[in-house]
Amino acid sequence: MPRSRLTEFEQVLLGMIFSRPATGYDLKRRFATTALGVYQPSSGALYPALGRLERGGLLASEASPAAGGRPRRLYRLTEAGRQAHLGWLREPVAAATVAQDLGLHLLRFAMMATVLPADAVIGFLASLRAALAGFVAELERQVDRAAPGSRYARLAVEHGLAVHRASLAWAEQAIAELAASSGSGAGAA
Amino acid sequence: MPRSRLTEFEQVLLGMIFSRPATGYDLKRRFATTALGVYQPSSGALYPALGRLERGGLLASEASPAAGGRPRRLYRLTEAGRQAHLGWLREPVAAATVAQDLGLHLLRFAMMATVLPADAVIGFLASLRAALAGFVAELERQVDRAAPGSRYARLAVEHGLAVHRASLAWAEQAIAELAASSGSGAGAA
DNA sequence: GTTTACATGTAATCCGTTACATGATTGA
DNA sequence: TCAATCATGTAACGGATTACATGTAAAC
Repeated sequence: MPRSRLTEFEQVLLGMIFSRPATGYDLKRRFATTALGVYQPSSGALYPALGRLERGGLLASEASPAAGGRPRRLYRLTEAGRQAHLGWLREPVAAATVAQDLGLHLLRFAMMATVLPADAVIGFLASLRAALAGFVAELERQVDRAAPGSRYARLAVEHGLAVHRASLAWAEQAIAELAASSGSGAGAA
Repeated sequence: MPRSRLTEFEQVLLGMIFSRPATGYDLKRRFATTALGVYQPSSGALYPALGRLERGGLLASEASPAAGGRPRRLYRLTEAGRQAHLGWLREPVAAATVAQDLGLHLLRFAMMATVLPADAVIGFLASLRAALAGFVAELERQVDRAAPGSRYARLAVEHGLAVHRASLAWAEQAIAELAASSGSGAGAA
């Protein structure tokens, strides 16, 4: 038993391979080009992670017949890998993680596109909205309480407030948009 | 020579001890109570980090005469530690790090309160504003380009746009507020 | 003929998490 | 007396970064 819990990075790798098989180098390029290259995994992170996932039975690989060049290794998800990824996508947003992991939650949302039905995505967004609303309320209490303190601390809390209010407004709008097209059945994929 | 570059966590510790000496347990409590406990260092992270900083000459410690209870170790910054923290606070926001490290930049801002003069803080905020403006422009290009793609990808980019626009608006307002009170000399600390 | 892109990997090192160990004081 | 709080640490383990190693093919 290799390890029961996957790392974030491993989960993201599963999601990237989900739609179509990929080599390590493919994944590297997609990290470099997509999403403004916010995270660029090193070889020393990427290849061992792929190896762990394969040993854990979530990925399978075959030597890809390269037309010239060094032989490549093509990874695809096993059925266990598909289930693991689906389970990860289906986790609702826990209130405690919303400030810490907002970027990760949005990445999960983006990966739901061709994988989860619209109502599951709307459910996810509803859990995100609730978590954000709770966090914003907490910050509002804090800005009232910390007001007599230093101006800088108040401004920093107000930054968090501004950012998470924007995120909350986005969630509400996204839910409305998806509900409109899934409810009426008139939406494009 | 222990290691030239400090970790984020070590820099934050220096900032917390800067204003007044603290024991490890003090720091633990401040992490737990401040900023909604977004990060809670474990003992296995905290005490070794304090030890590294002391061996590196940035912290000095003395056994604190505890009125009963297990003896505590009180840390204070050395002159080298003060300089290291000031150098960290004075680093402008690099455009490449603004999306990744926004939370850290705001933490740096909050720590400038009693340490840097108002014009240095305004300079820092100006670099943050420039970095955010560049990032927002990049996302705007991407949302135009990726529009024909999937709806989910477009929505995810729009989330980033909404959040960073809010952050940018905050930076502009904060600069105006600080400039008004430092320029006119009428501001409260 | 040398640099660049393709392509995969390993070794050293460092740091964080988890879990455990220790020990005193205060309060139920 | 048993639990909780104060208070500091260590050991095992895992994973990431950095740097290095290796090798082919295309382009200049």
